[in-house]
Order: sequence, then C-alpha cells, then structure tokens
Amino acid sequence: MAIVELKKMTTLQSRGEAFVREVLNVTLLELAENGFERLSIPQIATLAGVNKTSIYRRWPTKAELVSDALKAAMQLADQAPDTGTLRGDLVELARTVANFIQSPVGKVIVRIMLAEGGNPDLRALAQTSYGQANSVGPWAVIKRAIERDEMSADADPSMLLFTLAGAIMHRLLVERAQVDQAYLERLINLVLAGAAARR
Amino acid sequence: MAIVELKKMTTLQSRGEAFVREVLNVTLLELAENGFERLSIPQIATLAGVNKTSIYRRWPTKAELVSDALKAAMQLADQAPDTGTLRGDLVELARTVANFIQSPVGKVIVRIMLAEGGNPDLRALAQTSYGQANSVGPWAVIKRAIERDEMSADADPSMLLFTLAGAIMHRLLVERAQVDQAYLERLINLVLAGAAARR
DNA sequence: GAAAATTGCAACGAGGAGTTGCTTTAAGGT
DNA sequence: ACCTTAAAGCAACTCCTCGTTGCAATTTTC
Repeated sequence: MAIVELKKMTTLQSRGEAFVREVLNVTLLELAENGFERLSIPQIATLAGVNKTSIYRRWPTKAELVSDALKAAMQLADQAPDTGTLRGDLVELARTVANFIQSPVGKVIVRIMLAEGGNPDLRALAQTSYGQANSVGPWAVIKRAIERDEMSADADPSMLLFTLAGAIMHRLLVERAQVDQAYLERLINLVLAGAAARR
Repeated sequence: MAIVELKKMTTLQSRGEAFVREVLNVTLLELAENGFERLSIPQIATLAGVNKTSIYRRWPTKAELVSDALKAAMQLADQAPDTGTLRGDLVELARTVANFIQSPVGKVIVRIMLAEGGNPDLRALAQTSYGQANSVGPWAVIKRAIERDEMSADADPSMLLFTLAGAIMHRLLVERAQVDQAYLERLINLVLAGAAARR
C-alpha cells in the first residue's frame, strides 16, 4: 500500500486537521468568487473531495463555516512601510490596501462588510478583520509623519486613512480600473496637497 | 359595484400599467432590502398583490425585471448646487451623493455595481445609472470653481470627485457611520487643503 | 358585444439544501 | 497487535422554493 505511506509522509497531521484545512481553503476561494449567498455547501464538499455530510456535522450553519474560514485566513500581520517620507509611505500604504482588497481574503471581507442584511455576527467579524488587517501600518506612518513635521499634529488621520481606503475601493469596485503607480501618485497628491488653488 | 368604480377613478390607467408600476415598485424596494441574489419573484408577487405567473410571463428573467425597475426609477435629474464657493458646493455635492447612496434606488445601484460575477448587462446598466445620476452637478461645480480661480485649471477633477464618492461610500457602507455636517466639513477640508503640513 | 390579449389560479416538475441511519475508516490507548 | 471510540463516507429521503403549464376568468379593444 504505497499510497497510504505516501499520505502519511505528506500530511503529517491527523485526518481531521487535513480535512478542516482543505474545507476552509475551498470555502475561502468559493466565497471570493461567488459571495456568501451563492455559496453552496454541497459544492464545497465536491471541490474539497469530501462528503457534504461531514461538513454539515462540523459546521451547523454556513455562517459558522465562513467565520472559521475567515479566522483561519487572517493570520496576516500588516506591515508598516518606512520609505523615509510621508508621501512614499502613503503610496506604499495605498498599494497595500489595494492588494488586500484584490486578494481572496480581502474580497471576501469586503463583500461581507458591504452586504446588507446578512448575518450580523459574520459582518462584525469581517469588520474586525478589516480593521485589524489595516491597523498597525497606517498609524505608524502617521506617527512618523508628525514627528518629521510633515503633518501637523492636529491633522485628521482617520479621515485621511478612511478616505484613502474609500477612494481605492471606488477605483477598484466601482470604476473597476487598475490601481497602478500613476493612479497612486495622483491620489496621494490630492490628499496631501488638496484641490484648492494656492494663493 | 362601487368598488370597481372607485378603482377606475383612482387608477386612471389601464390594468397593465398599474400592474407594471406596482411590480416594479415592489421590486425596487425588495432589491434595496435583500439584494439581487435573495430577490424572489414569488415574494414580489405576494407583496404586489399579483400572481407570480403574470410576472414570469412579462419578464423572462430576474435580470430583465430588475433592469426595468432601475430604468423606471432613474428619472431623477441631478442638480448642480451653487452656493457661491467651491467649498460650499462640494459640501452640498457630497451631501447629495450620500443621500443618493442611502436612497432605495441608490442602494440597489451600488449593490449591483459592487457585486462580483452577477449579470454583466445589469451591472453595465447600474454603472451607467450611477454615472448619469452624478454627472451634471459635479462638473458644473468644478467648472465654476476654476472660473472663480478657487481651483487651478490643471487640477484633477475626476480624482477629486471619485475620491469624494469613495470616501462617502466607505463612511456609509464600511464604517456604517453617519454622514452629518461635521463629517462633511472634515472631508471637504481634507480634499481641499490636503493633509500635508504647510511650510 | 365579440374577439383577443392579459391576468389569476392550481397543480406539477425539477433541483438543491439539509437530515438521518448505517457502514467504513482512521486514531489512540492498553 | 487489538479493541474501543470518534470521525468521515455513503445513500436515501424530506423539504422547500423556483419556475412552468393548462385552463378559467377578466379586461381591453375594435
């Protein structure tokens, strides 16, 4: 039985762990592609090469399954860019946000957050994840900028950061345009210098 | 048959028109509340006091029904605010966008636009509607601001407007906070003056 | 007032979600 | 190595909702 031995070598974990890992993985991908509503447990079971009954027994509701999938995926610590200037940091920060929104995990989180009327617990979790994924980096950037006197201490950091995030979401999800270097530069220009004419 | 006479008096239209109007109306409300996926034709029929068969016969697919509902609702011409200053105009503009997003029609449009993988025709329609609903006002404001020298002619108007819209979406849909006067002021401060320290 | 179109109604078929009883397989302790 | 226990697989079934169809009732139109 060579196959059995091979399996033992490669998995290195108990059957249950491999099962869970595989299911949560597929769940996340399916979720990113189809959204919560269209998400089908039988479909996940098929794709994961697993029996749907086993999924139903482990996770009583779809929301709990998704919740676990999110938690498992949220092991990503966000980085604080440090390019030496506020401008450079913000560009990097914005790029990170854009990448996050376009990643499978990010897509899922954003979709759940934006969904109306869905499971409240799930949305709360998504919101937490979102905040958590974008917490360390931004504030470190702001703090350094104030120390460097590139930003006044009575500035409005949360407004700045949320506006950045919103602009990028609009760009990606509404305009469905690319967030490339040129766009990033223009965006940061706006939030740094403002649109009003200098006098 | 007093009832029949009453109906004739109040409707003043043919049966078909009243039928269509009622169904489209309910569709829009249901859509705003439940989103496209959860939208149920039988449910609409019940709420509209109408038989589902009749709906199925008139609109072969859910997408066509929603499409008609959107078209019917999009008779709103957007206004161009004129307060005399760029700042005032932008505040009004932002307020209008916020109101739009929170209105039933706006909710529907935004939800459809943000949905991944849905019907492409429908999304195109939503995108058109969105652009159309926010076209006249913004550009008139910008044009006047440039004439008044409150904005330099080589500014980045679309970046400004899209960023405004994105920020408001983030505020409403992600943070789920209110767009009140205080928020509007802070937002316009940012996009007008920028976050960089003055030197 | 009669013909044609539209809506209402009831029943049906199809498909997917979730459940249950039972069998098979893997894990852990002795 | 064996036995016990827990977890996964499997097959069948129920339930619910969507969408369809044939026919009767009603309204529109000429």
